[in-house]
Amino acid sequence: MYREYIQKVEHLLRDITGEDDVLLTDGGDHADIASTVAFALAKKERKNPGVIASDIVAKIIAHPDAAGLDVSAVGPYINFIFSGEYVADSVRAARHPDYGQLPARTERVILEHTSANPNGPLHVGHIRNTVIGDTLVRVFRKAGYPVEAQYYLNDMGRQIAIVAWGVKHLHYDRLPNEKGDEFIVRHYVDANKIAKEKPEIEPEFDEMMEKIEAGDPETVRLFHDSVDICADGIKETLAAMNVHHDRFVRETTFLWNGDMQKVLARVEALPEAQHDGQMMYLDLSDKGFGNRYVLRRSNGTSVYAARDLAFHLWKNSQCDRSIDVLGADHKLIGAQLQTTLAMIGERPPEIVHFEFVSLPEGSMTTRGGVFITADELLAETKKRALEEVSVRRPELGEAERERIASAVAVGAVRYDIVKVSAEKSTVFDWKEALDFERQSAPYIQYAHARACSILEKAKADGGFAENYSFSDPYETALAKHIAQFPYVIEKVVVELRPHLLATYVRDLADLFNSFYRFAPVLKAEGYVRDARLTLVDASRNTLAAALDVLGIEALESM
RNA sequence: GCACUUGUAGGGUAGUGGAUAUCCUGGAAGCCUCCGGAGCUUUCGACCCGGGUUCGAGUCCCGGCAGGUGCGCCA
Repeated sequence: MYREYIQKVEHLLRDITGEDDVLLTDGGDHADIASTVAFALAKKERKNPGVIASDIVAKIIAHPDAAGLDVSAVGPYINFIFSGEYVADSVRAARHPDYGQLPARTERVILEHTSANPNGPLHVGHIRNTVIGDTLVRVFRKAGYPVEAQYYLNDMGRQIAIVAWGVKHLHYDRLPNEKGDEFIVRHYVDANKIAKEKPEIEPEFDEMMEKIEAGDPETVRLFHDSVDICADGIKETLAAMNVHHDRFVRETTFLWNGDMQKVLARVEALPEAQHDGQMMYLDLSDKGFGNRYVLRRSNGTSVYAARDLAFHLWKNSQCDRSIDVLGADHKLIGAQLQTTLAMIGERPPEIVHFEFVSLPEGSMTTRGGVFITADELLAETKKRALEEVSVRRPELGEAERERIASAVAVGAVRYDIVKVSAEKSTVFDWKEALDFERQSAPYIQYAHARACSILEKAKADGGFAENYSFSDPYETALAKHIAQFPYVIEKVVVELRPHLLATYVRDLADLFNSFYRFAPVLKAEGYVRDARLTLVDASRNTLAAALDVLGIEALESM
């Protein structure tokens, strides 16, 4: 309903003022939506904005399309308050199981995220990518788009060569119950250590890279076996976080199927293409790039950037919108990729960048073995959650407490990450990560469980008849926020900023808790009880839908 | 050095050029004869600095200062 009403207000104001931009702004405490268009007109018409606002309000009231709107001018501000019918319709819509689902669209979306090198476990920096990416996947689906989530798997680069060298020479035994990514990273860290002590082995890495490039069967098997072992571990971690990729795409695909050579031929035809022996690069200084964008090495072998161009062309052939989630360290290479694709007349991907997560002592590196893994974070968080559940719900069986603790832990981790806007760099802090005493996923899950509990009691007590007559301010404030959920879904898709959803659902839980405190539900009588139960049901459904889009389980009891 | 990015109460964080700057944490004071206290209420406390644009700037522009990232024939 919210989106429809906003559009209605916009049309009315455009119609009356003739202005293209009618300057809508959030009404805050004053209104559901407000317009400051009178300021803009005041300048053009050289009249007092307060007078203009009053004139506009008079015209709106007389307009046949103004039904359901309470319009008033407060000084130069034009305030719109939506009617009781709007509230009723919104709450009715919010009880539908698919609430927030927007009409189906035909534009196919490929969303690539995580794509960490398979040289070790995902760490807390990687999962910022994962959480932002998976939330976007879920939001796009909610917004009606067909989406394919992809993981681009580096199966041939230098870092993988180091892993493969380690696997070939170190002969480590896999420990009992050791995950594949844990097993692989020991090789990677130690091989790096050895290379540092004995630089003379470096050429062996280069040799292995040349062999994989040439498709030497034994080398290919070694690389791919190592990558697969690690990727299996990564997939376990992703699954534990409620994250699923529809497709893992191997980087070697584009090297061996000829795609890379094809795109390089097109790039080479550009006037910006430069050569230095066999080496080929683009001079993008006219586009504001200071460095060389190297696309072929002097020994003739390929580079990541070239394979990436081919990968993106392939993605374009399968979709109408291609979105990448990348760390801020990829900003330059991402911009060069976009520029180059545009230069050869191809659609560049949309890129969502996020800033780094560091440790108090500095940045995380897989190579140096300095990182906190996602698995460790999840395990510690679950441990804390289990302590909490055991204190609060001693009557529950162990399996049930475990189940709740897992859902709380995954929720806490995902929410803590997604709630911060992507452009802020953050410092990981154990104390903060394990603190549920503040507003976080458990707080929101708790509001949902509470709503479920009220509905359960009402059901046992003979149920209720749906009723949409709301008058109490706590009821309308909650109902009006519920009404905005589909609008938020749309906004996240347009702005590619999933943290808006975290803010939305936190506010929703806040409003529900205030309503719960000041508007007794089960103790109320008659239609008031029915209306409040109806609203609790709409709240429950909206909280569940919002949590689902965030990849967080909406627990019915915790 | 150059480029990108961030700077909001003691700590963290939201904020589409518009009305009284959001929420958590922390400090102070309260709320279970009451639907689940992982809760609620009251209160203290902030827009890095200097210019500019504008009727109006936390928000836009320029210049500082401070943090992060990048500037590989790595990915």
